[in-house]
Amino acid sequence: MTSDAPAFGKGCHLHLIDGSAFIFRAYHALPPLTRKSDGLPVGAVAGFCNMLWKYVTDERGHDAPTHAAVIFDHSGQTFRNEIYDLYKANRPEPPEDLRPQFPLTREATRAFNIACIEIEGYEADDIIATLACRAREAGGAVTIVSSDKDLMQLVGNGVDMLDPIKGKMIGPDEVREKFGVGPERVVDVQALAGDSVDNVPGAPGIGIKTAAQLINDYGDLETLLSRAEEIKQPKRRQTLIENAELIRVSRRLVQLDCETPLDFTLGSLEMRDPEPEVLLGFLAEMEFRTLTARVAEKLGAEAPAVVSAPPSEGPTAPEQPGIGAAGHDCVTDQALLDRWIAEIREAGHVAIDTETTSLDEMQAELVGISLSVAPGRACYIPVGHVQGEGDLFGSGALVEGQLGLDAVLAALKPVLEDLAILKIGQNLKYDYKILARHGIRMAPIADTMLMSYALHAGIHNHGMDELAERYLGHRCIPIKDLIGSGKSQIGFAQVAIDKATPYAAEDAEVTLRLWQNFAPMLPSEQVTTVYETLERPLVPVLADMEMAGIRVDGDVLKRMSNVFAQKMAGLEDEIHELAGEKFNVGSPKQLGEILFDRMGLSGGKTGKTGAYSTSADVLEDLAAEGHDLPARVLDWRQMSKLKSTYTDALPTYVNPETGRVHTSYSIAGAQTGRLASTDPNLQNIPVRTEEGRRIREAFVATPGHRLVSLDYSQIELRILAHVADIPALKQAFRDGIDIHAMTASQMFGVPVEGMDPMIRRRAKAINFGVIYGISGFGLSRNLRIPRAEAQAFIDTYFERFPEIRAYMDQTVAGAKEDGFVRTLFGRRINTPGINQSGPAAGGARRAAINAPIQGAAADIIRRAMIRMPAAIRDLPARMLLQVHDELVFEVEEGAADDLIAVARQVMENAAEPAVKLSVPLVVDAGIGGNWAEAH
DNA sequence: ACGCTCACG
DNA sequence: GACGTACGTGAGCGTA
Repeated sequence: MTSDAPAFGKGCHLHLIDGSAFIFRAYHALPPLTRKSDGLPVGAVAGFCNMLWKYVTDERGHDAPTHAAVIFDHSGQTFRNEIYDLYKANRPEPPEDLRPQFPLTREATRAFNIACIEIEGYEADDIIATLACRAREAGGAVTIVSSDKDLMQLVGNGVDMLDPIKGKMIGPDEVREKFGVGPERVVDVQALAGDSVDNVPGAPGIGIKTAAQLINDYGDLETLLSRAEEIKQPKRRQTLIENAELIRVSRRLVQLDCETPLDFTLGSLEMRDPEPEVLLGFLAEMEFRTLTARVAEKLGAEAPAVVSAPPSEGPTAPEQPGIGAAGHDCVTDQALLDRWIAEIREAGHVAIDTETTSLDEMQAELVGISLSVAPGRACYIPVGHVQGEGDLFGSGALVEGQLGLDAVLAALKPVLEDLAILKIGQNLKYDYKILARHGIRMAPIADTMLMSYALHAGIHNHGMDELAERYLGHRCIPIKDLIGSGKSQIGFAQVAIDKATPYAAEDAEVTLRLWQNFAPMLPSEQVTTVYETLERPLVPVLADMEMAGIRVDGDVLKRMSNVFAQKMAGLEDEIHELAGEKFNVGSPKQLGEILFDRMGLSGGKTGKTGAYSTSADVLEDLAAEGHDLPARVLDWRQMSKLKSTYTDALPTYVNPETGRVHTSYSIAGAQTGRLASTDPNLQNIPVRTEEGRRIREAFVATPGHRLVSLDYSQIELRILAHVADIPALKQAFRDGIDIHAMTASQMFGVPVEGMDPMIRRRAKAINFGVIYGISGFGLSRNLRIPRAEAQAFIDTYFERFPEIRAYMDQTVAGAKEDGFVRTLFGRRINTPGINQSGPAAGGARRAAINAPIQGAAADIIRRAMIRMPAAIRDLPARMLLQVHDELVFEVEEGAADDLIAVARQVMENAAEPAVKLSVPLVVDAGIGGNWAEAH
């Protein structure tokens, strides 16, 4: 044998990929996709390519393959049919739309520059067996990428398996777990147990369990068969004696053949990088836009244009347009609108986007609606454009020729509420609220922003412009081109209709295309459940909460604001006097110069800008040294913060129509699954200081109602106890004892009774530190104790609760291996920075440790929120706010206790049935006329 | 537009 | 042995 490739031998690592398994997996995981241009079914090819791409870009450490091949089954009879003519006889024909994809997967493999192997008359399993044996003999290592149990007989002596779906290594232990015997006896067990999938007969009435027991008792199959008379159970004895020959045939069927003739050397399987032109050419030809773009980015090559050629039938066959290239309908007459509605009904789905006068959904007026049903098919329906651009006084009159808003909504309502028609949006909560204010509640819905969030949290943000650029290679028309920016900005209603049409229709079409892109990725990335149970159902729930809003008493805030202003003025005088000069107390720069340059206090500069840090930390240290000025500044800052951010700003958010404040929750904002609240942020209303907490007195119940607050007690620590499996912590939660006191007691060996509050405080800080990825430095700063002391605490802690360190190490290792971590509920949080080096590494590491815990808590309250509307349906109550571990309700006086009972039940059981926690979830509740009382 | 500071869980 | 560090957010202000 001659070959250019170097010989295969010691130090080499051969990966053998079970191609057929990949294909079937891809086929069943994905909806039936077809190539745009000619309708060729390509779903399985797409999935296959995605898996292959994921596989080749998967960064492995020392396990990285030096050689690789993808092995396929060759159609037709094999030697096993000669042994047993019914072998695989009950296997159904592959589906019609899968068959044309088989040759394409071979082509794909070659495009990836990976050896593609199939041999007539031999099954892939035999080829894999032969290659594994040869490689093992040559002294190399082998990994079989497959989860096929028939291959497990090959495991051991340098051969292992990788389950590509679960990402799990399969070694002798896993084989033993599955078959009850070691790899070398697997064929014996299979021969006895048979296999209905391959139609291997085996012994009737004997399954894997019994087979393993028998083999373990007698050593091997031949011994068993020859001593079958000794078997005690009469039925079993008879079966084995009667079917001895069938069992021997079965054994020959399951025994893989290590003697497949090969016409190539192992050395020739050496890994090669793909040729960018070849691979990109193939992917573009298949019209896989996303993957083409992704591969091009990774290979640093330019992505070839993915143009879907027109269907060849049809007389004119216009070229398939890029986004917007075909032009978009501007719908200004009823007949055209009706045609669009018919088209939507035919498609069964529609992407929708609304254009309005404001980003505030509670005040926004509809200006237009855009729709799209397919690439190249999008329209814009203007309904609220007014005279204006250039018209200084803007007569405010509607531009003529538009359909009436009411008529358009009346026509669309049946479609938008039709449960058979999917409404697709990008950040659909916005459009949902706009339409809800007009009496239309869209269902069912899909949201491309949330799809992206489920798939790509941690990698990038999920705004439409960014998604269009990344996944469609398309740059959206900037809104600035229409409305301008800064002072001369105009409202969307003032934009000319002919300018608005391409912009608005583009948004709908981009959304539709993103949906087509993401929908098949959800199953292949295993985030379908997350999207379907934690993201999508939250949209109407949050929309209702936001529309409900919460009543805020502006007068209370006004009075507080005056008090703060007076206190600030007094403090400012004092500060100026202490400084010996007047300066802007609110300027950190000026303050720094006063403190450190003029007064000569000790304190360092920070990195980037070279400015002095005047953060509360620093000022507190200075104040502790006995300096009055920093102490006064701290007081001033507290007042200033409360005044500007809360007492002054909140009243400006009160909606004049409802008299309430309507926050907006972003579902896809935080990396971990938490919500974020904006405009205004109602998740950071003060509570920690007495003065701050009084701001909550301004959040009041409607007359005749009460506010009810329910919050999870220690939910993150409970999740930690569960996921890290810490017996001491779990028991403490089960017993309902003070968790921080327990920690202190265990660490310092002091009784819980009569514990020094200082000791408990330290334990508490450590407990929280653990959730954040603790460090001696951080703890020492938090507790203001020497670093060595903090480190000693941490050491003691890990000694006492060793499971926590194991959990942390495991989490980080998983993140490094997979590039993501998952919560208990399957939420995927990508950790692209985890393999960085340098200072950033520590941050990425801590984020990876924290994400599954914070994320699981977020998942749990999401589950509770999604179930809540149905649970409280018969109560005179509304859910108003979510603050990470707290839900705030408004309820008619008299029904508060009922509400608490129901809501508590929902919250405490929110993890189930998906996850059965080994610790109880506990919810505390409060009732009051305002939020301060209720909390 | 960006960094600093500080409010929350 | 040194490095730099708690996790996740949003808003208002000063400065460039």
